[in-house]
Amino acid sequence: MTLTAQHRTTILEVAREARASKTSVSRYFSEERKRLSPDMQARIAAAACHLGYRPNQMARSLKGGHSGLIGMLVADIRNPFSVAVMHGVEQACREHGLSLMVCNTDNDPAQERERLALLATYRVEGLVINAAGSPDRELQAWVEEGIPLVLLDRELSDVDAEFVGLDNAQAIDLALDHLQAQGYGDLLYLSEPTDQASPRQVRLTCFLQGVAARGLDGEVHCQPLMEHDALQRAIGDFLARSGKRHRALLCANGNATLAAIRALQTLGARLGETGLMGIDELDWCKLITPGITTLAQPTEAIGRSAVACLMALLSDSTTTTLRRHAPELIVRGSTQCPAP
Amino acid sequence: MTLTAQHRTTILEVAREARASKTSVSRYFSEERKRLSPDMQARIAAAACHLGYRPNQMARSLKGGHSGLIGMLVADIRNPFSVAVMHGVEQACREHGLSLMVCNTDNDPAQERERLALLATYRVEGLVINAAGSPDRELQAWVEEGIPLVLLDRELSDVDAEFVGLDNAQAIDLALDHLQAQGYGDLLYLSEPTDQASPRQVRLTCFLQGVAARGLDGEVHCQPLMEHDALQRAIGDFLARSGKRHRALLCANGNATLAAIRALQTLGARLGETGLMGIDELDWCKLITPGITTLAQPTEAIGRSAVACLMALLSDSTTTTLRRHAPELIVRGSTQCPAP
DNA sequence: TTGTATGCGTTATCAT
DNA sequence: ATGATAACGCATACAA
Repeated sequence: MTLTAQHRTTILEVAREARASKTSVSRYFSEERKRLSPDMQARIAAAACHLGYRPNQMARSLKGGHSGLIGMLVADIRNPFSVAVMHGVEQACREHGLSLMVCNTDNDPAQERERLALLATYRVEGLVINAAGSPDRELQAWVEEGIPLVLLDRELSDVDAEFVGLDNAQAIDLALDHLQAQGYGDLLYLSEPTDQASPRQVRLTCFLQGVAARGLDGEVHCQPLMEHDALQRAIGDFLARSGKRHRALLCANGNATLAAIRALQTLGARLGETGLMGIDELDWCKLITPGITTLAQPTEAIGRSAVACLMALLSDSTTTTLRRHAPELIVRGSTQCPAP
Repeated sequence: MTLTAQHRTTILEVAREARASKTSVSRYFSEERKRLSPDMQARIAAAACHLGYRPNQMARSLKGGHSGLIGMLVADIRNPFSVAVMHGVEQACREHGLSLMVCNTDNDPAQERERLALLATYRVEGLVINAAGSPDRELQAWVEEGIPLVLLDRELSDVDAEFVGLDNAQAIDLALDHLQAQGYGDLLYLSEPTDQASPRQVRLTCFLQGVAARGLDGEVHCQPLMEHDALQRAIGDFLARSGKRHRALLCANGNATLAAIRALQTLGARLGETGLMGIDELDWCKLITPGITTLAQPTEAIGRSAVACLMALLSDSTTTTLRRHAPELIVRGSTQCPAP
């Protein structure tokens, strides 16, 4: 039995069939096509089409140092927020004639380092990083080689690169304003531990400051969401304690919102009477009766913005693009206080 | 102002610094490392580390025809099911020392063709395809070039490639068995139009056959889910019509389930009294009171299986891997018939 | 154990 | 307008 042929036609074969030189064929597939005579163009087109020729990108990039590749590191590909941003990144790349190589790190710094090395291996021309750990050292090396970096959603202190993401300070302000306006005065902030992940730190800090500035009561629960019992106890205590101000939960992200709802359901709390609000808009937020009030991140815009930033760095242009994006407040029943 | 250096160290520079030949350095980074003397290994290691050397994968693949790349076409990257499968694919690839290049097609056949051409350009060694349209012609070309293909979730009639995905027939059987056992006898099947996407066709057909075989009443609504009014009317009619058997909805996928819940909520139907069951398990299924009964697809396993299939084709081995995976029934309150 | 030489498919430089 | 030729960075057959 014959084995696989594995043969892709090369520029040379096209040249032969078109009675032309390699150079001409190469020109045909580059910006210099117009320099070729109509007759030659026709012959090459015919031959290339007939043989199903596609320029070998590997050879191309070897020669010119142009891989046409943008790398992207995603901390958790199963997070819908990350996917939505990635979608924006991919679209923008396509519009710029670039391809995207996505690497998931599953929030593991070791994998992150590995994937970073891998992307280096493929000579990506730019990097969009949703960091899992703190690969500052590795990234600084990229910077020094002159490869543009953009930090997505999570900032890194020790690396000299642009940041693109949500305006977290504005988000928390918006949330607090809304909750206060709806009549809630006693707030519990729910977040995963803030180690490493910078937006969590920023949001938490802003919450504490904002609460103080507004004269609200504010409390914080920062534990892994996996520990369902601890979460439930914390929420239970919060709801049970004395105080005459209306109580509300503010969730730092989609996962926290999900966990909070589970806990509230088990506790038999009524949404609205107990306020609930979360950062990140998800499919099901409108399904849970009476609807969950959220702050939606402009995910597509953030993704596109990251690429715009990269392109600006690549072309050494000075055009500056929006880096901290405003969230959109989506009001639903979960912050409808019965007696404001 | 100085511009970016953009210089990555090459094998030659390492060779010089290590007082060795290119060949030795090359060997050091291949399977032949053991053939080098300890002293030489040490020198190369030092030099490579010092210079931050990484073999250029582009050059490598140009030489050996080994790109180390697997391509994946995803019809809708924003579908959590697709992402979960992709996660499995990526993991498996990594374990085999391969990298994954993912291309989203947004369910657009034109983009699909484009991305396919792009992947060809990067000389991917295998292809995992979650088809948007019917790129049979293009794919057959790949087959003839001896590049292994695996069809994911959606089958294509005219292309000679393996299929990996859910065992749809079994899934529908399981669903019908469960609904019948719970006491539901009048069923409405909810699906998006079955054009192109093969699993929809298979599921629909199996539903009709299964209903007939079991002596159940079965009805079908196959419209775009966007048309919320039509859907609501259809469900409303279904619930309002006479008949003494208990009624249940069976949803062909996660999106259909989502749409069904919205409609049922608007209609004021009580879940359980009106049965509801869906294919695809999602985060929020346990949150909607009293919980949605689902058939979970073994997404990770499907993804890994696709790569296993690819590897088998690549190594010309005859080991056969599981291609049609069984779903897992997750019983919740939405199929708890009050009076069976 | 180590090194030399050649070629992978392409583009850039220099011709004609 | 077109072509010959030399790199690009690496792996391999062959030589020592």
